[in-house]
Amino acid sequence: MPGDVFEYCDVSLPVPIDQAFTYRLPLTLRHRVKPGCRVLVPFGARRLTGVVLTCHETPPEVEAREALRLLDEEPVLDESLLGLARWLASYYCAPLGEVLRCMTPLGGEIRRSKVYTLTDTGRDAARRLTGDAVEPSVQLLRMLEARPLSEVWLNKQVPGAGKVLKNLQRKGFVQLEEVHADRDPLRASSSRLKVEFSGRPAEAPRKKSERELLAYLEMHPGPHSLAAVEKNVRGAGQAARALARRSLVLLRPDEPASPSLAAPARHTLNPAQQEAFERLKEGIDSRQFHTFLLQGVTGSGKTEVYLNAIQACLDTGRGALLLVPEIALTPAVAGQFYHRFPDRVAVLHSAFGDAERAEQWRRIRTGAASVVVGTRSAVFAPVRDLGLVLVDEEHDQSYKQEETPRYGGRDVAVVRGQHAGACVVLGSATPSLESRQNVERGRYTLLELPDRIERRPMPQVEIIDMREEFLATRKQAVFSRSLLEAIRERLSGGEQTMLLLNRRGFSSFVSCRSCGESVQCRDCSVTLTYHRRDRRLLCHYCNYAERVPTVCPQCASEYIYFVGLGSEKVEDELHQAFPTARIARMDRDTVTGKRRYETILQSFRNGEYDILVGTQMIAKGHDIPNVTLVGIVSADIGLSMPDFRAAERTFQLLTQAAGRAGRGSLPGQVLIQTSNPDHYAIRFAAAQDYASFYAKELEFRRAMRYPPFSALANVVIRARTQEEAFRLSGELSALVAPPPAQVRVLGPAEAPLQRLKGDFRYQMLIKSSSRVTLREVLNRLRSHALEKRWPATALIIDVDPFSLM
DNA sequence: TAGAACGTCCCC
DNA sequence: GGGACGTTCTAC
Repeated sequence: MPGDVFEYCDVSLPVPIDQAFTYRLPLTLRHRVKPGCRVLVPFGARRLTGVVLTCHETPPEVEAREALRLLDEEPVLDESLLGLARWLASYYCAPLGEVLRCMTPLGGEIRRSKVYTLTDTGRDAARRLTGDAVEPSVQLLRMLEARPLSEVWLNKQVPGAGKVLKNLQRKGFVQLEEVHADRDPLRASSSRLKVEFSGRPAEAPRKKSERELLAYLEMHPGPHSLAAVEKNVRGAGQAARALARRSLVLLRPDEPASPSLAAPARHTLNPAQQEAFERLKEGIDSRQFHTFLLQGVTGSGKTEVYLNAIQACLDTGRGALLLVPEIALTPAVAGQFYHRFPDRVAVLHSAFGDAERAEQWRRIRTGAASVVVGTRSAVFAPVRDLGLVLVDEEHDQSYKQEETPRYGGRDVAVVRGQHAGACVVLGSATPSLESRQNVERGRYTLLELPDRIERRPMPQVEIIDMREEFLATRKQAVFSRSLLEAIRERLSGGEQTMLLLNRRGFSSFVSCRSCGESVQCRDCSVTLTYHRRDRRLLCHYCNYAERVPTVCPQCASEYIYFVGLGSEKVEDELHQAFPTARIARMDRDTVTGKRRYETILQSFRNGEYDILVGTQMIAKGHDIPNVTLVGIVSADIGLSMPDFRAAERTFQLLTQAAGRAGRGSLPGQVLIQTSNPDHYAIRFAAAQDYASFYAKELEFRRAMRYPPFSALANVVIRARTQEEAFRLSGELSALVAPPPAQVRVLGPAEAPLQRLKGDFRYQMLIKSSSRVTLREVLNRLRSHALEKRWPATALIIDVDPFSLM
């Protein structure tokens, strides 16, 4: 097709410059490069991978350099995803290149694999080297003589290699290349490979181990885990890889293992579920963009509705995408989907390694997987012919990306659905005010599941006023008498308890009775939290740690004491109150890695523990039938946050946590300890009364012109010194004074966290009744920073911020 | 006086 | 973001 041959292409690169670069295409690439393909291009002294935006015939004003290599024969992003990328860049005021990098999971891989190669001079130098290779530079040149090696590898082999290599690079002996090595699937570990006999080979295998392996596979037909075969056949790993290269055996990555859980019982839908499902099915069958808000109380069986909707979507021949909060994507959850849609599910989790993610991505792109379950970034999964987008727990914080591009996964999901003509379903027991308001405005259709499945009762909730408790007992206790009593009952009855305290560590800070100072982080303006297990004071924002002081660092007084309460201390107090109880704790300190989380939950589910203590981690969607008591140790944490969403967040957390109780056949009880028993977020959460909370909170938002009554952006200015941050923020504020009619600007003022990781921070909050005007204002700020050549880190624009810290 | 350390300017 | 190139700092 001669019309498809272009000399130039515009490439978006992962650099914080909001600009595409034009490259000339060598003849061999001209007919192959299409928008959405990744190409390797020279950029300054480096080579970078970028995404082709357009192909054309217009030479740029500067001389165009030549593209080096085409990385995808088929576009990795189709027209619709490219459109989504453009929308994202403009809506969230982020450079397109960064957006695209975040949309292509392989993008992450490229930057990470830096490979050093010898230059011709380097090769000469290496050849002329004599003597022992103790000198690091000699050692490195020797190693590179054999073949190019990755930076990571070299650093591991030779201590301090980084600096030496930089030096060699400057002298022109080696060069650095950022490569996207197409991952060789055969290099995966044996446990993740399946090997199978491929028929009698025409060519005789050379090695003994190869012959043995072939014989073994011929005797045992069907695919085998390579790791298992290695146990029976010596050297099977190497042999299999060698034979696979000659196509003498089949070797392929294992499909992600389906957890060996019993197939979850498939419930027949109750009338409310059936009704909701039928409305969704109509939406799916209509093949038109439409958004539903599925509001179902905790335990109402939303997942079952999702599963049916996905099936209905597959029945129309299209694919489905389900987003879940980070913490909720456990093997058990994924397992449900594997069981229901065997071989068609791809799971995308941010905790997966590059190889695994790339493999899942490939399966999605080729259409092998048409159901995708994943966390935030899965919203970009290249699902073919997308017909359904589901966002579970749509109000969840983890949908917001807290680094550039600062997109909201839920909102992107809706826009993606719009681009694809898909049906979008947002599910929650406690919908965000924004989504619920969109129902009122007629943009979304509300579907409700007002009752728990199998007519299980909602848990019975009671508020305990800790001020009264103090007056009555004259003790500042962690647990009230009634909570202790309730736990005791569960222990003797063989039922389980969950205790939530939304703060980790032992005590929240260390204070001095003499001078009143508390110990602060070196780099952030927050108090350090005492973690008893590692006998350290820890910063929860930057992980800075220091030893516990014995005297006050300010005034050297010995009268220092520990104030406040964390999950670690709750566990400790519990052990004292119930010495024989089996207690597990789950928070960021005990949960390391994705496996650990599931293990703790699983052993709790198996009844190996009586009580599970934890932070908000334990509040999210788990179904543990034997839990009949949920205790909120302090509902007040979070309420005092300097954040307009503090009440909403507290309401959601309490409702979610309360919803953990009584999910089996036994009824549940919830006790909420608080010193603010009259606060509406706590009162309405206790009453499980979303409607009243919503009405009350909406009133506040309207009065204060907060979302959903305005479009909001948080502009943070960062600098090494306070003076600098102040000066820069002054420049920005001058740009918006006076603001346009629809816009209100708060600040600039010191950010709630004035210092973070060593930077001083100022912030401006911009509210606008018009999205368009908001974007204009933000773009004005951005171009100013660009013109004045501010460092890329100095200005952070957060559109639709979740947290104002 | 080299060579770190820091700032500034670009990158098709 | 991160090289390249220019300027200033500083240790011998």
